[in-house]
Amino acid sequence: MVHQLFIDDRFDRDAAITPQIYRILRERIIKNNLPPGTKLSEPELARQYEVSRQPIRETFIKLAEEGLIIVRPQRKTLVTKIDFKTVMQSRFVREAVEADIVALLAEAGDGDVVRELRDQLQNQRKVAQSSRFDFINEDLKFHRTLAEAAGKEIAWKFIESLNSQMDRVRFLSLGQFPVDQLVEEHTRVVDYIEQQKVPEAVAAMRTHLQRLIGDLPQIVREHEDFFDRFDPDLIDT
Amino acid sequence: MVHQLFIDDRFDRDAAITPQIYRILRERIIKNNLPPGTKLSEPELARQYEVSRQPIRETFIKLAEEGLIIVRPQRKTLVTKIDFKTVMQSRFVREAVEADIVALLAEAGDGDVVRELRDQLQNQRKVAQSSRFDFINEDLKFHRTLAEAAGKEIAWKFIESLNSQMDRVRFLSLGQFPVDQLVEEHTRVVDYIEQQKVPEAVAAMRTHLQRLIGDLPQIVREHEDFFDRFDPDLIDT
DNA sequence: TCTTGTTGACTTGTATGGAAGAATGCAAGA
DNA sequence: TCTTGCATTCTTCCATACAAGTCAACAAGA
Repeated sequence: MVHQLFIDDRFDRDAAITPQIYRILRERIIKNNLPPGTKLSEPELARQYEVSRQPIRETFIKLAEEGLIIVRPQRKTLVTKIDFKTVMQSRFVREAVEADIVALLAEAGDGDVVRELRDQLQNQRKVAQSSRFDFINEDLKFHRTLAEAAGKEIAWKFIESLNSQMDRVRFLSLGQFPVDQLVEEHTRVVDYIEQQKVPEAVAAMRTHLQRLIGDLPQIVREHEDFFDRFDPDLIDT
Repeated sequence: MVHQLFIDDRFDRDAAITPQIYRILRERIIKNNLPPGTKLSEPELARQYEVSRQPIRETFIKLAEEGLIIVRPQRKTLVTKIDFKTVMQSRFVREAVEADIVALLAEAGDGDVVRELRDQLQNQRKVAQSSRFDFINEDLKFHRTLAEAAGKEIAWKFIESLNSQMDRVRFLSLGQFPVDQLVEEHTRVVDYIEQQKVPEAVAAMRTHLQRLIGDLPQIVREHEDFFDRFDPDLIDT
């Protein structure tokens, strides 16, 4: 099953080339247009995009640091499989951090923040009916807003950087997750923040983030080739 | 005040060059041998280490991603100042994650883990008297051991990766922090883990990690040129 | 049949040349 | 004195050539 999500692979010859190549290749990997195991070759991609090897090579360095590809010197360069342990522990880190963020917000109970969040909830309910793709973006926005409201923009950037593996899963499972329930959970988090019920708000957020991996075993079963080191015992922690 | 910590800048001409250049430059920046604002030039460093510009350039890419240098195209490349907000929020992330790790350990109350940790505490008390440099390494080991015991090695690698900024502070303040008190705090964390007192263990760890920035205002005062965006109001959160 | 050695076609790593943007100094002119 | 324009000299960015490791196919020999 190939996901034909739109991938923007045009680029501007006058602007800096490397960042554009990076954006394109990263997007192709995360959206599974380049599935795990795909061999990437510097000269091959250079021909394909009509640039020299250098920008491709610099892109490889960045993608390798992100864990999206693995460069084996003098051998070859491959798109990595989605590492199951990495996905699980990314989720663990994210839960820990977002729990503390929500705790801060619930202690403060800032009315302006709550109003902004309620607006977003409205939007989420609207797009939930139409486009799941749009919903992903709304969801990202919701969590980012929480972090920013707590004054943790930089911390949130960290979290985003370790989400590339989780994003790959997300695009695999596009259309499987229970959108309405997620909106419901978001709503409860906002409610508790407004009522300044700290432990309840934290618990609601933790529950919400644990759901992210609820369907994981099924997703893995449907796309076994995409995953590495799958171990059902690791699910709970 | 220049810290004359040993920096190993030898390298093996037969092994791959780029990783060695990366290690050397990264170490020089973190140990403040290349202070913030230092201009780095590809051809200059290439001459200095007798390699071509290419490995230097690839190293620049990695250091820039880590936030240790900033590359301004066609202008110049500089060692960044220590970003105060980044340090604060790195600490915030670290506290959130380590709190959850300790919670897991305290719930489990694994005797083998406790024994290993007690051995390390002995070591910490020993080196506390002699070398503060060795103590830093023991401290790193202690926290890493906690993460690994909870089965969160990958999460810990992530934490380490965002520690580069905090490490720079650490090397600035080398010799200022109250070693005995830190060992004392470690001990309390281990005690609570053994007794399976979850909230107490978590609280002890949070207190311990908040101390990391206790001296920060003073360190900033003593090394103003090394810091950016210092704001005392950000200390508490 | 199996093993071994050679060859050649890949791969990424490194070196180097030149292009283009940006900063600096200085001279010419108002 | 101040401004403007130009030449010089930096910088990083991109292209390309070569070096060296690896692998696969295949032929020669036991």
